[in-house]
Parts: sequence; C-alpha cells; structure tokens
Amino acid sequence: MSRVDVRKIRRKQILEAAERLAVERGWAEITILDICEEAGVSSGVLTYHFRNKDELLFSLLEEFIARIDGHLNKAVRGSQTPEEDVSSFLQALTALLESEPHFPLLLIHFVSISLNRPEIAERLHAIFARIRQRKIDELRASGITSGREHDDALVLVSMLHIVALGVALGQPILGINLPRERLIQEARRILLACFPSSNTISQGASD
Amino acid sequence: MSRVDVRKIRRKQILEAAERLAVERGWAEITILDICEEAGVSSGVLTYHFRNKDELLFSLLEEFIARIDGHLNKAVRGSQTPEEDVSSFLQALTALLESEPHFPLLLIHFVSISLNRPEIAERLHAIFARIRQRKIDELRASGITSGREHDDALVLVSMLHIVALGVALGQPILGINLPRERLIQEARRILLACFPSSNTISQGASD
Amino acid sequence: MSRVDVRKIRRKQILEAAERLAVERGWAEITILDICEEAGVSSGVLTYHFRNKDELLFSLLEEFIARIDGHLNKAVRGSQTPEEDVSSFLQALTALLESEPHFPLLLIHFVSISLNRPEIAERLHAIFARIRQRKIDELRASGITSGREHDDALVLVSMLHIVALGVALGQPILGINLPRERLIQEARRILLACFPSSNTISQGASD
Amino acid sequence: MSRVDVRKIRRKQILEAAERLAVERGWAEITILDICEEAGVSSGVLTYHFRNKDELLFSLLEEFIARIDGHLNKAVRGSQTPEEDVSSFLQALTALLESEPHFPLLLIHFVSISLNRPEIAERLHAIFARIRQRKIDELRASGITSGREHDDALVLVSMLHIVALGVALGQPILGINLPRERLIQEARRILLACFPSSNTISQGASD
DNA sequence: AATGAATGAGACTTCATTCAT
DNA sequence: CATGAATGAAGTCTCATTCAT
Repeated sequence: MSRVDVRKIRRKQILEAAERLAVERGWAEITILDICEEAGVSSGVLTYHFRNKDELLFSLLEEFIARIDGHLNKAVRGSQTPEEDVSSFLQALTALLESEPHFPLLLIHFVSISLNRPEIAERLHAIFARIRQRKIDELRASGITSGREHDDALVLVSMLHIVALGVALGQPILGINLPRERLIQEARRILLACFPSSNTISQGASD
Repeated sequence: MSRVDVRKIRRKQILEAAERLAVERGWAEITILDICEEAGVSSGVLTYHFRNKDELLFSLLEEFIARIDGHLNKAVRGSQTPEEDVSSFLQALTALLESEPHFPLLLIHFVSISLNRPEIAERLHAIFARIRQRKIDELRASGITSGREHDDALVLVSMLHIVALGVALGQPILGINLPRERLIQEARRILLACFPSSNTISQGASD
Repeated sequence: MSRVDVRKIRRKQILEAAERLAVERGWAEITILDICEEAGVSSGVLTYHFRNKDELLFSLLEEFIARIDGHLNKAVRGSQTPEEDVSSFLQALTALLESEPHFPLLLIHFVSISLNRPEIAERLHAIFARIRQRKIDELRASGITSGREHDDALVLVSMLHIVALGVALGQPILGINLPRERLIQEARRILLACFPSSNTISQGASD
Repeated sequence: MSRVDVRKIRRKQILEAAERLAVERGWAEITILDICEEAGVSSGVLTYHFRNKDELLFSLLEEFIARIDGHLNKAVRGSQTPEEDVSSFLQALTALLESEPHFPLLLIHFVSISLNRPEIAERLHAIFARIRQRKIDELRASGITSGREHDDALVLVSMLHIVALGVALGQPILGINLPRERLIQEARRILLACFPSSNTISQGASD
C-alpha cells in the first residue's frame, strides 16, 4: 500500500516537474538532469520510474490528453438551440484555458514533436476526433443541423474546433493580445453564423 | 561576381536543405551533419557560411518571415466592401498555403522554438502585427468599420487572423481532414459575420 | 533448521539461475537484476545471500570447481595398463561432458574472466594441477611410466589433459561438429601413442 | 592521399591499443576511455573512426582473423608423407604462437564474447573450417589418406586442430607450464598415430 | 572556399549497491 | 528474511565547433 503510494507520488512529482520545464523551454531543450533537479530527485529515480526520456514523454502526453478530454467533456449536453451549443462549447474552452493556462504552449510543443513521431500525432488527432464525434452525434440527435443546406454536422463541428484553436493559439503564435473574453465573445458571434438556422432566424431576429 | 554567386548558391543550397529537414523532423532533431549531407556539402562549408547552428536558424527564420510577408502583402489593395476584404484575405491565405505547403509545420516548429527564445517570438509576432496593422489602416481608410457598435478594426482583423490560423493548423494539430476549399468557404461565411454591416445588410440580403 | 534450509535453497536457486545466464551470455553481460528475475527473487535477497556480484562469482566458481573435481576423480583407480589408463580417463571426460553439457562454455567464460583476475586463474589452475598430480602419482605407482625414455609422467598426463581440452573445446571454439564418440575414439588412439609401452608395440620397431 | 593515410594510421593506432587492453583485461572490462588513453587520442576520435564500441570489436575480430588466416596458410603445401604433413602444420602453429604471443588469450576472449553473439561465433568457426578444408583437400590430393581404414580426412584434420587447440590453451586454461617445444614434440608424436599408414607402415619403415 | 579530422563537454542510460520499511 | 525504492558513479555516445591542410 505505502509502496504503491510512493510510486504514484514519485511519478506525479516527476511528471509535474517535467511538464513545468517542457512548457518553459520545450522538450528537446531540457535534460533529464534538469528534470531531476526540478523534481528534487536523483537521476536514477527518474530512470527507475520511467526507464528513459521517451517513456516520460509518453506519460506526459498521456496525462495531457486525459486532462483535455476531461475538460472538453464537461461541455453541457442536451443543448436545444445553436446558441446553447456554441455557448456550452465556448464555456468548456474557456474553462480549459483558465484551468490549464499553458495548454496552448504544451499543445504546440507536443505537436512540434509529433511531426516526426506518427504515434504521437495519432494520439493527439484521435482525442480531438473523438471529442468532435461526440458533438456531432449530439447535434444530429438534437436535429439542429438537419434539413438545411449547411447541415453538414462534421463541417460545423470542425469550424467550432478551428476557431477554438485559433483563439487558443492567437497569442503565442500571432502575438494577439486582446483579452480572452473579447475574443470568446467574437468567436461566439461568428460561430453562430455557421449554423444553418442561425443565419436567418436567430441572427436576423437578434439584430 | 562569380564569387558572390557561389556564396549565394551555397547559402541557398544549405538553407533549403535545412528547411526540408526541419519541416520533417524539427530543428532540435537535426544535426549539422544531417544538413550537410542533405545539402551535399562538407561540414566546413556550412560553418564557413553560417558560423554556427543558431545563425543558420535565424537565417531560416528570416527567409520564412520574408516569404510570409511577401505572400500576405499581395492581398490588400483597396477593397471597398466586407466581402471583398474577406475574400482578398482568404485568397492570400489560400495562395500562401498552396505555394508553401509546409508553412503550417514550419510555423509550429518555429513557434515551439520561440517559446524559450524571446527574440524569435518577437520577430514572429512583429511580422504578424505588421500585417494586421496594414489591414487595419486599410479598413479604417475605407470606412467599412466606422460608426458601428462592432467597429473595432483591431478586433475584426484579429479575428481574421485567428480564423486563418485555425484553418492553417486544423489539419496538423487537430487532424481535421476536410478539403481546404471547404474550410475556406466556411471561413468566408463566418468571417463576414464579424463585419459590423454584414450582419444585417450583406448576409441578410444574400440569404 | 528450517532457517538453514531456506538459506541453502535460496543460495542454490540463485546460483543455478546465475550459472544458467552466465553460460548463455557471459558473466559481464548479465546484471544482478537479470539474475534476480531468473531466480525469482528480489534484489535484496540476492544481496542478503551474496553481499555483492563478486562474491556470487566466486561461489559460482567454487561450485564449478567442486563439480569438475568430483567428476574427474571418479576416473582414477588402479589401472594396470596404458589402455586402461587412457580409457578410464576418457570415460571420466565423457561422463563430465555428458552430465555437464555446458562445462566447456562455463570454462571459457571463467578463463576469460580469470585473465585479469589472478586469484581465479590460480583456483582453476590449482584444481587441474591437483587432478594431474593424482594421475601422475598413480602412474608412477603402477610403474607404467618408469624406465623408458618417454617416461616423464608429467608430460604424459599433460598430454592427456591437452587432448581432453581440445576435444572439449573443439566445438565451441573451432566449430568442429563431429560426434563426440568419434572424437573420443580418435583421442584414445592417439593418446596411447604417448605411453612408453605403446612405443614398444606400435613404435617398438623403430627403437 | 594524406587524409587517407591519417585515417589508416589512426585506425591502426586505436586497434592496437584496444587489442593490447583487451588481451590484458577482457573486452567487457575495458572502457572506451581506457582505449582512448592507451591510444593517445580523444574520445571523439574513437567514435569518429569506429562509430561505437561494437564496430571496434568487429574490426578487432577482423584483424585477428586475417592474421590467423595469414599464418596458418603459410603451412607448407605439397607434403608427401604424414611426417611432413604433421610437421608443416605444427611449424605453422609454432610460428603463429611465436609471432602472436597472446593469440590464445585473444582467442579465449573472442570465444567468450561469441557465446552470445552468433555472428562472431560464425566468423570464427568459418575461418577455422576454411583452414581445415584446405588441409583436407591437400591430403586427399596427396593420396595419403586414401584406401585405409582410418582414411577419413575430415577426422584426421579435426584431430590436428584439436591437439593444436589443446597445446595453445593448455597454459592459460589448465596451467600447464611445460616448455612449448616439448609439447609440440609430443604433439608430433601422437598426431602421427592419427595417420592411417603411420601406425604400422610409414612409422615403422621411416625409423 | 573547401575539406574532414579532431575535440571534448555533456547528454542519456545502466547498474551495483545501500537502506528504510 | 525479504522488499524494492533510491542512489550516483561510470559508461557509451552525440554533436556543435575548431582548425590544420
């Protein structure tokens, strides 16, 4: 029992130290000894718990993916209108960015690594695809996307993700420094334009 | 004269080889010898032309930035309506992605590196800020964004960039595999919703 | 009592595992953890029983030597003729190789280690010297080697050992794949030529 | 030209240092840095010329094999009698042991390593098999081994090799300290007993 | 301009050994 | 007796950089 705890604690200790440093400097730039120092453990301990740097990287990715998944799944179910849909999605995004302030940076680093590591790319894409699929199923169930010219739920949900990605990476990549709430507000505005019904009915009515 | 030519040719040869490898594997994963081999030159030649790896990286970034700038500047010229504005911007984006297919990958790698290299981050942000500023000036000059509630040109242009960023990175980061034209089409649709006038006038009229 | 048993059992368990692995891979190539795994014990147990890797090596050597000694001592008992001498010796060799199929391999590994461990070399040489000495004493007692030009019992016994060594190592070192019985048969044939009496018969004409 | 020379010189320098140390201590016990120091080069030079420790080991083996081959091929051809055959073989052996005093030690080390490196075992076995085959062909051509009960040339040559092996390894393995000439003399004596004709006819007649 | 041998710091990793539980 | 987490020295190997030719 206590042995198991020690292992878990040590692993967490190391993973958190590794993530902290990776965010700051990028995976390739940090050494195992850097991580050991940051975690306050000896070099052998790290290897004892993770075998090698790659296994640590994969564990880090695992954690990262689990956290994203957890956050984005909290997005409210059973929305009845496009407004509710977009809002619940953007709320989940906001919550994610708030509780994981360096999510964008980690994402960039992982993607950068993934470019010559197909297995990592697959893992990342799979998680996002799964999240999209859930939303698609939900939309289809609600009937919001049916019977109109732009009713392709896949496209709609892809645009949600694309805009969210742009919002998340606007600062680190493009240097956009507008307050996040402002961006989210604009994002809501334009995303509603994606919805088949929204063009004429909801938007037309609101203005 | 011929000396100068040789120098230029060698530099180009090396830069192209370096970019090719960097796109595939990431800067941190490639060695100077890899680049030499890819470029077909000896290690001494590379050092002769670039002193060290960092100088090569900066030269690469320089080239990269110059190319982006060149592409995105072809876009803006005297648009009179929001539709024209959005269209010309998206055309420039399309042209960029078409003529530089690995622009998104390079961008990710550079950003990843930039996270612990403020000077690189600044260079990247500066170029995008400059491009945005030009667009802002243009919009203001055309009067499109004036006199309405959402007339903040900065916000509007930021959203253009954010959506463009999402479109560019949707595939490598999120694994979105829709055809680019489809995404651009949707992007056009939603970006028009950004424009103050577009809500009621242009969109309302078009449907 | 049961405590003593457990100790003995554990030691045997570990020694056998260690020998198995040493034969396959060589002492330098196996780690203490490998041995623990093979023996099904924890690393602490091994250290408890053997203090360190060297002590385990010496114990292994001890066992090995004791076994060789046991086998080769079964051979010698009151032979009266050269034929009997050679036969009993070769029978002991055959029995050894049969009951300890990897004796040659272990021997090679131990010798390889012994090359920079004088104490191990001494132990090995001492055991073989003792075995030779017994044979020499026996030969002298039997009078077989006395009174002839080639009566040097030391030389004679050395040749017995040398041929036996060659037979034992012919396969692993030289890749000789003839059936052992065939080799033993030839060995018998040529070893008889060593004996002074054999001179009289087969060589007798020449002297 | 001079570049090529430098490479060869450096390689030889390192190979000789490595062999010297390997003989003394065994391959597993020496480090790359030990070899560098012994050779008087920096650590990077070794890797520059041999990539890694294994490649150095293989090169060492290569050299070793080439030398054995060279020596044992000098054994005189066209022997007409068993005496000449055995003598020429033992002369080659003597010459080998004289010019390569640590041949036995190196052989033991290589064999020890080869026990879990099939490719090395194969290389060693192949070289000895080739040498045996040449002798066999020679014997058959000379007619010495034909038409008698023990006319199996393979067995005969195998016994030559086995006795030679025993002679070479008698000292390091068994601690036999008789002068080499004495052993060779005895070896000659007993090897003649291998030859089909030698027992009765050729030996009897020749003396 | 160009070559490629040489350097050596430092990264990753292994593993015998110790020790608290 | 037994466990297995922890240590850290030491080994292998990589690679940016220098420099004689």
